[in-house]
Amino acid sequence: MLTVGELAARTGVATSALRFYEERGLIHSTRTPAGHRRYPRGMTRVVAFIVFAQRVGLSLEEIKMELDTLPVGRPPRADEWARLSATWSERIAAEIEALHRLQRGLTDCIGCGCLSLERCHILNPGDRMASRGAGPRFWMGDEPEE
Amino acid sequence: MLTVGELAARTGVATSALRFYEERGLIHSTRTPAGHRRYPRGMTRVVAFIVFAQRVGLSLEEIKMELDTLPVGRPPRADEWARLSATWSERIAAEIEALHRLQRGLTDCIGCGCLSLERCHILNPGDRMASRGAGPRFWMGDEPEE
DNA sequence: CCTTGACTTCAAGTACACTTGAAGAATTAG
DNA sequence: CTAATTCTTCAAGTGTACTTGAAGTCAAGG
Repeated sequence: MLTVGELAARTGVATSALRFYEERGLIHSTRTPAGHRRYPRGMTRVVAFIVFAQRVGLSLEEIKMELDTLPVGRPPRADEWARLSATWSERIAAEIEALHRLQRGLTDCIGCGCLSLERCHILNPGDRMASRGAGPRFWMGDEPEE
Repeated sequence: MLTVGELAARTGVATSALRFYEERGLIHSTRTPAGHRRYPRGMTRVVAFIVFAQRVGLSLEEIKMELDTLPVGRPPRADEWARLSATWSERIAAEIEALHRLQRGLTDCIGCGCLSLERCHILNPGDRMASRGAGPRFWMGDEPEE
């Protein structure tokens, strides 16, 4: 069993962050009679999962939802971890694709030197923006409604 | 000349955001005798630049520093815009590369099912983490000191 | 002229992911 | 045994990028 300080030392995640994760229900601890946290050694894996998932771009809320699908009481098996991270690959691929699109758009815009909201087809995919009232700056990622 | 509402309509950026940008010194306006903001039409281009730069991952502070290198009083030329966005391409490329590394690491970790902070060479690039006190979770992007 | 809508400032609120500090209890090293 | 370290909770603060609301002013249409 690890104390919060030891878990922090092994994961590189601050004790304050670990307590925060516990408060948000991402990790759980047993307590000593004095109320000190004790973590099973497998908890390092959970923390690693959290950090990795954040790196992929998930919010703590999303990570919690994924972790909640894990069995309680028993350490997760390798295939269960794999199931959780399966969607990450797609997510990363999508992000890479978005960056490629941005890259292409950037080259185009440097090439034409426009950077004009009215004319640039990169910044202005629908060739007409700010039409419908609600959505601000949908060329930051939102689709312009097809 | 455009009012703040017109600029918002043309850019898709909320008036509150435009005022916020002005407060932070990213954009500037002249005022009518009554104190209402008036923007030259080229301001849409500046706002587009800001949104684009944010999309690339720059903070408003960084964007301001880039915009501060532009000449005042005269609308920037195409080559000046191009100069500003020149570094973006590298930045995007670096981000894509990081995601590719993450992707590879993810595949490896699913393959070996480890996700262990002590053994995984993806999460633990230096094969020894949490060594030096200061840096928490340096496998989220920090380098493990070479 | 009068109402409606757009504009003004300023303070405070929001969301995310934590960190910091205070006050005190428990554990560990010497 | 004592001093230093680590732990506890809880409240409040941090940074980024805004948004929202209040209270009031200005401009345009009928």
